[in-house]
Amino acid sequence: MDGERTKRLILETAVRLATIEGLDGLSIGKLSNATDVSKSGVYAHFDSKEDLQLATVDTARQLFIDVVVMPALDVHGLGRLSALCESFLSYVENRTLPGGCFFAAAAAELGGRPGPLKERVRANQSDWIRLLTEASEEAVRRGELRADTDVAVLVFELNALVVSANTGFVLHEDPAILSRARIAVARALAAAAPA
Amino acid sequence: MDGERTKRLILETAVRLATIEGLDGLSIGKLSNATDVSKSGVYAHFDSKEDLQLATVDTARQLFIDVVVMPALDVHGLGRLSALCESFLSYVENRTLPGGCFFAAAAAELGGRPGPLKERVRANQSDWIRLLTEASEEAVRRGELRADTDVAVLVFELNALVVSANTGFVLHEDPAILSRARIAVARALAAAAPA
DNA sequence: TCCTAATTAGTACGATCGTTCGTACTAACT
DNA sequence: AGTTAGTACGAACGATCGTACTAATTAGGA
Repeated sequence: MDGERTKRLILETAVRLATIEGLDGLSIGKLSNATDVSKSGVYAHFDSKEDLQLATVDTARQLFIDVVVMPALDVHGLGRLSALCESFLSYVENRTLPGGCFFAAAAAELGGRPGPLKERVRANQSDWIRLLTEASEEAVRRGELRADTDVAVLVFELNALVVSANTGFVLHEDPAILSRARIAVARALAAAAPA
Repeated sequence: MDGERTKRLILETAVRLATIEGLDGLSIGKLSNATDVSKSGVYAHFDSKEDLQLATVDTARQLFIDVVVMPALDVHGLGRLSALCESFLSYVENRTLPGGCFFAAAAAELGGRPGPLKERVRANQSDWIRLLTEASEEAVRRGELRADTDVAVLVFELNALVVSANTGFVLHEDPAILSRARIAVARALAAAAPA
């Protein structure tokens, strides 16, 4: 009953902390300080640090779905595709998380480190790519994008643009980067528009 | 001087290690193990861990210049622009470093962490962006790209594509990602070609 | 060849890491 | 009222962290 609220507090703090310290740099002690829960009180909710990290990824996934994915689901096809990109860029611009997109940071951190943690992050990244892919395919079916569109390349392009906007914005704190990203996204979509 | 050779060994190992453990996850103990130099032997070459990290960034910079930048400098304008992208992608594809591009990892890791280390990484990233920008501007002057090309957006696009290819390739170990990146780079350049 | 300086090894420190334990306190159910 | 489950606590563990010393080794110039 009450434990569930504490656990949520811990995990939400963990998500925020992990975007600046990294999923590995996140330590039980720092989490204890940031939440005013004792070190053992933090640890009591998880079997191991890896368990905590996995739970943190799941929490970040839910946040991502809430603020990026859901708002774009009430439109379809090309509209959804561009809405997904835009809500991602807003999610970065609004500083929803202090270190920018959780999964962008996690993917870069865990890239070369095999294990269940990398697998979970990769699964989430694949879901995101699949979401973009399905929206693109529907846009093609609807005739909003050219029939000969190379969907895999288009999705790669769009994802690259928004993720790179995240990294650049966090590193340089320059909002001009988000403008460039928006222009580039619009151009990528326009380039695939039917004649 | 034998010390200089040991120092180089340490730093080259540090660059390799940092691409998988992160610049912060890199510890003196692990470096000692990986180099068969005693812990204090490692530490003797640096004033502090931060000093070691800064020197590691500088070493990675030199590597990047050697394998990515230099090979592209004997062509000019559009040729140089596309050569820079291609040598970056090769540098990723050849697994020059086990965790992919050093600076892509470092930028993601240090994004939200102010300090001299972040500043040094940002400076290197800015140099890379400037290199792409100058090549683009020359391509415009030469008439190889349209006169109304938005260079800042084009450079943002190209950088996003190659960096995202790095992250994706390291995360998924799927060479198809590099193919998509090459197609996307070619298209971005083609889109800016004169009528 | 001896001296001196540069280079590496050895050892130890306080702090923090992940983890385990025993123990209170609280709320619910019997 | 007594038992049980849930919840959080403080203390302590071995290991490793960055860092600071001193001692041994090595190398180069006289």
